[in-house]
Amino acid sequence: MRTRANKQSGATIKDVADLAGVSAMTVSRVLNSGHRVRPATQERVEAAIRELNYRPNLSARSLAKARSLFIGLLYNNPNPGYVSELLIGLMNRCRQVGYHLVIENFGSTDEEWAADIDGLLSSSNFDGLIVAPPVSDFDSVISAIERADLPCVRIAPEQEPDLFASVRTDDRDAARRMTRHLLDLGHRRLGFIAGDAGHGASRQRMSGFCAALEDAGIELEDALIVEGRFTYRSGLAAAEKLLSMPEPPTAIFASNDDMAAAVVGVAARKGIDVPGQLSVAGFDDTHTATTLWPQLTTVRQPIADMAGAAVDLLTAAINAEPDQDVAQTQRLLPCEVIIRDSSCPVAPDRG
Amino acid sequence: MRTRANKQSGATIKDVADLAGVSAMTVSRVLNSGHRVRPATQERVEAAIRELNYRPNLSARSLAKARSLFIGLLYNNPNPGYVSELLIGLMNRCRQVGYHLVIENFGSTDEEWAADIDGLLSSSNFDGLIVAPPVSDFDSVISAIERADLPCVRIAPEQEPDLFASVRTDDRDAARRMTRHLLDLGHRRLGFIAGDAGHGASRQRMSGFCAALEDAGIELEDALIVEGRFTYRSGLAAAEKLLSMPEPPTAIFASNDDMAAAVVGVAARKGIDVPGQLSVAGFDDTHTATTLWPQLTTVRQPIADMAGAAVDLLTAAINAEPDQDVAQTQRLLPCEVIIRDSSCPVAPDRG
DNA sequence: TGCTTGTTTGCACGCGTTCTCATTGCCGGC
DNA sequence: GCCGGCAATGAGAACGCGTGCAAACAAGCA
Repeated sequence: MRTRANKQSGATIKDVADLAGVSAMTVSRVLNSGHRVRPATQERVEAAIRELNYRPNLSARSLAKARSLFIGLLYNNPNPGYVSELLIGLMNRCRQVGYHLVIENFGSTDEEWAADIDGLLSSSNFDGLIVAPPVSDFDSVISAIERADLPCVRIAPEQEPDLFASVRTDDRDAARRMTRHLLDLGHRRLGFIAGDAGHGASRQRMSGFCAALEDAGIELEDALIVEGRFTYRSGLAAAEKLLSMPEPPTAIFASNDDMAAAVVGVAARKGIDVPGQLSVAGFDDTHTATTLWPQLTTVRQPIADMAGAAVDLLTAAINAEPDQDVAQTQRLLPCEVIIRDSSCPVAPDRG
Repeated sequence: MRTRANKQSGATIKDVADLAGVSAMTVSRVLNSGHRVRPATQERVEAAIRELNYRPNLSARSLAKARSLFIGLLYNNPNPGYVSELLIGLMNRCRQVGYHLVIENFGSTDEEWAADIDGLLSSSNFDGLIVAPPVSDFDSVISAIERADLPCVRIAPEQEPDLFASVRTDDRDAARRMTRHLLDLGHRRLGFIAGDAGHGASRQRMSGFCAALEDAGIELEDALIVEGRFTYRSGLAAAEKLLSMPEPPTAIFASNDDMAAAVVGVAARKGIDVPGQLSVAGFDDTHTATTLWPQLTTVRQPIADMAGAAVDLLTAAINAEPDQDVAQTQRLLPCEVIIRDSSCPVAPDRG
């Protein structure tokens, strides 16, 4: 019985085998990295595959392999732009390597996840897991995965060396380069708006900022560093604080775009021209960065690359022998500093 | 051989059957809407399922059913916030009904899709397709799906009655209600920034705007309606045009949030206070709407509901007999008008 | 040539589920 | 008391692919 679902390319491995004059086994071998197959045979098989437009049935394959071919993505939604790009990057790479991505999202706190994570891991049959921030730092989740003995890759986790593999961007280096950009424009009083203290990336970005100042021989001034929480609202308060100082900074580097947008908003209220009187820099290159006037100088993370790397690491771990230690690879990817209209050389009268 | 993938919940249908003292067939019947099973038996089987924490193996199921259990999502990325929410809504509903979502994205024009769509449909084995805007209006894509004879649900397509089922929001009604909100605030000179003329929703929103004016007995003034293209940049030009009129509007309704953000930006440049001197309204309730000062009065689409409805319609079509006509259901969902800080009663000195 | 070694190929079976068809009870009507 | 019919259940065959093991084959060596 050919149903609608498979009538489109109804060829099975048997059909291919018949056409090529070999057994199904040989076709299977050709498909799965054709080792132990004579080149001539391989070519005949591949010709047959092309001719019949044969596509292996994924269900049958995963059934036979006792692998679900499913990868779970554990995340929650801190930022739609980030999530969207991450999802697409993951999906694309997954498809290339024959896996499927299943999304799981319980809540925004460690506790909310703790309640359901064990049930999830035992009931869904994932071959492995990718964990995106901030879930990648939830203890309950990580230890549950450890208990379940599932391969796992963490994206941008806080702690460095770990039981699991991880992919992260070099936020510290990027913040350092962005700060250097502002210094190169002649700015000397730089304000910094930190992100959520519990977020690993926050510390890295702040550390990069401080390092660049140190490189330039400028001493840190505590009042110029204010704490935010990555939200627009927290950015408003921080910007208000910085811009009402007796001697305000000539440039402000916010730890993400939302807070940078808040700086631009507050500046507009106060009649401070951006970038004429105040340069502003953000981080993340979200949609917001270009939906603002002036468009934001910011840092772009290689999200698609990270996604690809995460999938690669995970599939490697899935296919590795249990006693191998490839499962703990750490990968660090560089960011790109994007210069737009919100930063310019310091005004001469305020040098 | 129990591999890592299935050791977690190794119970098979056979184990359940043995424990319940029935055959696998009966268990299967209980699982798939237990018809023709005595209540007592059903209960015994369900108890066994619970006790063993049995989860049917999806691979085996889809193999036996000759269904891939995959739904393809055809889209491209006009707006990360929209996409992100749509994806999550689709995923969640898919998981509930036992399907999996596979994302496909080729490019932003009809032509780019035309090149690959046939190959995609014949090589991937989807049980059905969900097509998001703007792909849902690409002729090449729609006709390719028709040729492939695959069930399909379109999200927010332009043409009304159609071969395929569709889910759309009532943009016209929402725009009408938003316009009424502005009128209720006392505004009489309303500016409107239209969206991309090729985009179906654009016309609906404009039509709703006009209808509300008509309801209120206000005659349309052509100069107060300017064309945009849904981008921030096009919004800047449109706002510039409206706000440099000899007698500028006291309220501007933009066809999406990005263009509304542009209006706020231009107003700030010109020293026009929002909302004091100018009320602004957007559409979509994207992330931008709350990452702006003042936060935007806007229209929220029930994206998650649409996603759920799309999946429901599609699975209904997949499971329907070929000659049934459920495949053409149209569903219309209402939007919500969200009033924030960018709109307020008209200033008495300009009323 | 005969033996060994290594390479290439095929057969039969299993993966977990659903489906078709057959079987068992059971009831009521004759 | 017999039989047709229906509800509830089971036995066994697919579904398409991967794997263990054995067979066929080629090559190297004495």
